[in-house]
Amino acid sequence: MCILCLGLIIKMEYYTSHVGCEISKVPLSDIAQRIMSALQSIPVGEAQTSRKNGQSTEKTKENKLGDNDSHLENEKEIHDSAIVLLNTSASPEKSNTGQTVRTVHVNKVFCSRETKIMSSPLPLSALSAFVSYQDLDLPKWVHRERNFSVEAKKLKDGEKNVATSLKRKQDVCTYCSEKTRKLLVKNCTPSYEGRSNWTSGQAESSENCPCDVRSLGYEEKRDLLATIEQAVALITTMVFQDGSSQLNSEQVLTSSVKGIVVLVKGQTNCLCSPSYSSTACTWDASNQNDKLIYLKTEWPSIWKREERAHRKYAGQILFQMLHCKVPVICFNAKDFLRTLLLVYSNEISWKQVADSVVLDPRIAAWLINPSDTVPSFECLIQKYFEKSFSMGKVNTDTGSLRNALYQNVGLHLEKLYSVMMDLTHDLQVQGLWKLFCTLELPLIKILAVMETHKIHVNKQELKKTSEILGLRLKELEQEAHQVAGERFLVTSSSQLREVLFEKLKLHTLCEKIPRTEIQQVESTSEAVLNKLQDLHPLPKIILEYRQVHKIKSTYVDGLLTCMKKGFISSTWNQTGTATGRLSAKHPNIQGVSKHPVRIIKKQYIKGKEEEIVTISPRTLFVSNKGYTFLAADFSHIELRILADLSSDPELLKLFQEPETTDIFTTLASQWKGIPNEQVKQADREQAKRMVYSVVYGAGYVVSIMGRKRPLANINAQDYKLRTQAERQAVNFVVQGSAADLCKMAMVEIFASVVISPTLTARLIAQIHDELLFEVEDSQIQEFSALVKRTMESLQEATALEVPLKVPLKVILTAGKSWGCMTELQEM
DNA sequence: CGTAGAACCATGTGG
DNA sequence: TCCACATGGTTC
Repeated sequence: MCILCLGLIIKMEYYTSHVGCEISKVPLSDIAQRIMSALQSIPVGEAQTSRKNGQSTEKTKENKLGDNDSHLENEKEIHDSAIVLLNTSASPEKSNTGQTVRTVHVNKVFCSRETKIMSSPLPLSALSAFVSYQDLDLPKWVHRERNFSVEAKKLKDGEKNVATSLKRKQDVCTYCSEKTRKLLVKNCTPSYEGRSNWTSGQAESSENCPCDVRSLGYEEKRDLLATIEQAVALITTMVFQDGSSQLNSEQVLTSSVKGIVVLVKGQTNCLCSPSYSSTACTWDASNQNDKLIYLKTEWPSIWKREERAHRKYAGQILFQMLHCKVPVICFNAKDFLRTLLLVYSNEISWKQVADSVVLDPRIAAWLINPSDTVPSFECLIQKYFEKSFSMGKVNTDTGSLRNALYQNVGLHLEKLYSVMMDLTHDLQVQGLWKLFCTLELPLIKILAVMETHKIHVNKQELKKTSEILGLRLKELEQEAHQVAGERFLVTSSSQLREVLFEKLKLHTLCEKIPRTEIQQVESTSEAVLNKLQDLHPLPKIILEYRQVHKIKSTYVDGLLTCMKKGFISSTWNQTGTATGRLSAKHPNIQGVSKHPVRIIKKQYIKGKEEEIVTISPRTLFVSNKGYTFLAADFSHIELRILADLSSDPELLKLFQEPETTDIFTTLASQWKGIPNEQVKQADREQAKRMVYSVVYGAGYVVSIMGRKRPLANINAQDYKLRTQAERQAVNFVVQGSAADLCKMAMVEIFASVVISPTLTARLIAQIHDELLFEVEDSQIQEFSALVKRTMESLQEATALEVPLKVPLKVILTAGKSWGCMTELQEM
């Protein structure tokens, strides 16, 4: 039997030991065996016993990835490149050429996927417009335009045999690409010949100081709108009460938005070199055709006629900016768009921001270096600007940047423009341009729209459960003190450690207690307490206390603090992860408990009766009146992708069969030896975690007497050493691909809803493989069909060999809350 | 002396 | 015992 199988059995024992469930006598189930055998041929860092069937797998891969020679050749190659991958990501520097060659191998699996996407028919064929950019060298800017028109023509021709709905969708993409094109073309002709100086104190008096649009006359206002229409680029930022802008303040919390500054870069005839060195050390940033305008966004007296007029005009300008032919550049574009949607809620609707294109340098920088999850403007300047250009007399140390008032904003916007150009270049060189344009860029506005949507929360229920939980916690605390024989802080792990190991000395009655990673002290984790619970009553009490406390503090009280007038709205972070997933906070809607938890509630009012109440945090989110939550989630998406990437016949077969039940449930039922229907959520969860653990390289080898040793320590001569780098590499490819897929679904569905004249469905949340919508009751059927269509097109576009199973769920009409979903019946 | 912040731990989510 | 997150709490 293979090592991993043995490892799995060990793991099962580990789990069952504290579940109190007898392990099945059957060594391994059918499905488990198939998964295990499939795992032996994972492309990167695969199992040690893969030699026997390794060859056939290689062959399959060869055929699949095409004729190119540069892909995975043998295990050695794979292994080396996996290591290099980590080294590269650990280093903030751009990889040198030598490294790049090596890293390509690991990413090859992923790259091949991209190739498929690009060559796929629809609906993503619009992406082909970007292909020409990728293959060109930077200096050949001029040829780009010509090249593009060829591509654009191809694109148009290709449209003919497409369904109309998809056609329109495609236009959205094409529009995006055209804007991007303008940006690129412009990049070759930076307009540095102007001699106005932003920095020498003239900012106040010269024509370059921010022009407050309120001071303009009718003619001037009209001219300004025309100028924006003709602009070559628009760079913008919000300015806050304290004078800081988006470029130098990390969080907006401290101060509210005062206005918006826009740098309008005008036409220029100059075709000078884009090289920065030619401009020497004096930063003559602005062209005479450039304009810096200021829009006030606060109106102390909204009832005054002039104020209303100004507001209206500012709204016009912003509207025009968003629908301009050229892209807008903004650092933290999502915040900008969200603020626009809030401040100009009457003038600009969420569907109207949909066809805007806002480039965000922060996201570009993150794509280039995903381990830097919060690249700041200062750092970008350091990296992409000052290295090639001496700033001369301009003072840019962080102190002055922080205190900069708005006359510096113009200068900063100029720099931001240059940085964006450099980032664009880097994105193209590194093959990230298409990803940037088709996934991350559209996501900005989607997230901005999501953040403006309010989710209703059942506040009364929340407060009620908070009280119940509070009472239960008090009881548990008292019990804990009683059995411990002293008062101590139950929530403190260090005090608990003292009680358990120094006072009660429970570690002497038990096998070795695992230590914490950093401090190397006895752990008081769930696993340890589970082991100790037969020796003393305290651990059990602590376990329940912790569970209840977590629920109360995070999901109940935590949710209450996030609420504003009965609503919540998560903040989405697009650059928060190294794998490309999204993350959410305030509240972290992705982390809200899926499964209900049972609490014993003791009532002392009428004697000693006990009652069990179940709390399901997701049911606390309630849809608006006349609306219904609808969830669409990919099933086992990571495993399906793994199957596809590894081209493993067994794993592929597993998913290609018309799967009726959840595979983790099936696995759990076979392990426990119980019928499918009797599998509990907890069982399924365990099965799932075990599979993933094994997939990503956990596990042990054992001797016949049960002596065990971690896989990582296997003799490296015969078997590959499973390092963390390898596991990260595998995880990144699989998790990242799943994230891409889900983001694609978001973008596609959003685009479809926007072009639909009737659909009003809103995206509420993304929980990694699940999309949660709020849909008008009457539109459920129509929208479900749309989602289904989109997912099918995704299947084609990605050319996955495994079918993407997408169950749709709607909530029961009675509940209207997230959490009590039921599978949507076939229409 | 009180508090702001970093480090650490534990626990939940997702795959 | 895998990877990726956010959060709340204590301790220093």
